[in-house]
Amino acid sequence: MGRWEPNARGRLAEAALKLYAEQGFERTTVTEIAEAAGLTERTFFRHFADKREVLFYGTEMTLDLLTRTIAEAPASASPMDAVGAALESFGAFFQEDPERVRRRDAVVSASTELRERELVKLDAFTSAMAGALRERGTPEPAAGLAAEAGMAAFKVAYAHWVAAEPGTAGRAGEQELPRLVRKALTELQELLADRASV
Amino acid sequence: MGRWEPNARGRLAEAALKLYAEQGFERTTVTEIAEAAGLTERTFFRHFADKREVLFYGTEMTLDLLTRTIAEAPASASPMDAVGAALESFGAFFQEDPERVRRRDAVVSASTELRERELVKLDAFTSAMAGALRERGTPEPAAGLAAEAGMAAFKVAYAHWVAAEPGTAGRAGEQELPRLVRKALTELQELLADRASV
DNA sequence: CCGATGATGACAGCCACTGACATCACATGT
DNA sequence: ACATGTGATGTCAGTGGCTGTCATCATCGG
Repeated sequence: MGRWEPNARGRLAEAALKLYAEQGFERTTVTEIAEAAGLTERTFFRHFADKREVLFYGTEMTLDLLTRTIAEAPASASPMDAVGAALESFGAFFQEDPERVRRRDAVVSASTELRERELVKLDAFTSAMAGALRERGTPEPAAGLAAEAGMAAFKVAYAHWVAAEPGTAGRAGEQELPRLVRKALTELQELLADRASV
Repeated sequence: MGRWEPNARGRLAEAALKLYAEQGFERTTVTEIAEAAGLTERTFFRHFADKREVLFYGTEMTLDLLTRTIAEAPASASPMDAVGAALESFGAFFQEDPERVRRRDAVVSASTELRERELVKLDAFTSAMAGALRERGTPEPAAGLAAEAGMAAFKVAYAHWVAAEPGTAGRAGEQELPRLVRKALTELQELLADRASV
């Protein structure tokens, strides 16, 4: 297949993450990344749509995970339950390699441009979840609301997890992301229950 | 002050919106916008940080509105009530000129790059609301959750409003955005109450 | 051993964006 | 009226992201 070493895409992604972490996203040129991977700038753009996308490699898989989890939820599950299950799976996926997730998060958080891209990805996930809910019969205002609110809870849980994880990395029973997601949803439920205006 | 006609910034923003609407964001060059406003490309970049920012002129005012509304909410109001009040004000702001909002929304929705920027702005609003809640004593998981969930409801209400507004534009008692925001929050409350998993 | 296929390299070019410097309109003080 | 300062604008050169085009090379099937 390839010309030289295999897995050009992976090498590019690896080199990009490393360089972005070392010297920042803006101060890194695509040419640098390509050379670090033993390739040329042109080849970089054949594998990734732009300079940011290289950090969002494998997004489609995640999107599949979310929609499948919702589709496979028991018919008795409420919309929020289905969304909750999907987002807990999402959290478990992150939990698999906390080290890398945190490295990547530091890079993304440091750059406005990268945060933009991340938000668009999360928005795509939200839309996909809403679509999956509609397919199992949830009517329209509810589907969108459940997906958006679920993602809102996930964002809070994720932020907490990323900020607190450093020392207590990995051991069970402590503060795994799926558990935090579930907790966030419950707290959100209570917050809304305390709402006075009807 | 200025050299020629006054309000260079406003002219640039107007020309940009028009050109983006007519021929699309990507097929419009900054030089075109500047010439349409009787200025040069360099001057455009003195007024706006980049090609997208020209559509997000006046964002700081909105941010102020949100934080002030939360700060001025009665001490008895729950976090979700304060957020709800802020987002209803936000909706009322949009309602002032529905025509322009819809024009702008069509342009933004048509471009991924512009949607990216919009999501970042909304995220900044969310963070600001969370900060305002913290300042009035709401502890941390709750502040972030209330802000994120409120914005989630707003997004759904806004999407509905933008999609449905065309015919029934402007008359009272029909489907104003603030009312839709309140409705969305109530529906979200019910959705979460239906959650089975505790 | 050869031709097809797909990935890569090599150029040329557009456009977003920036730094540096010159220039012009306007306000102010004398 | 005139000089002068201030801020906005114009001009120019340059970097870097990104794309189209074509040549080239590695590998696979025959």
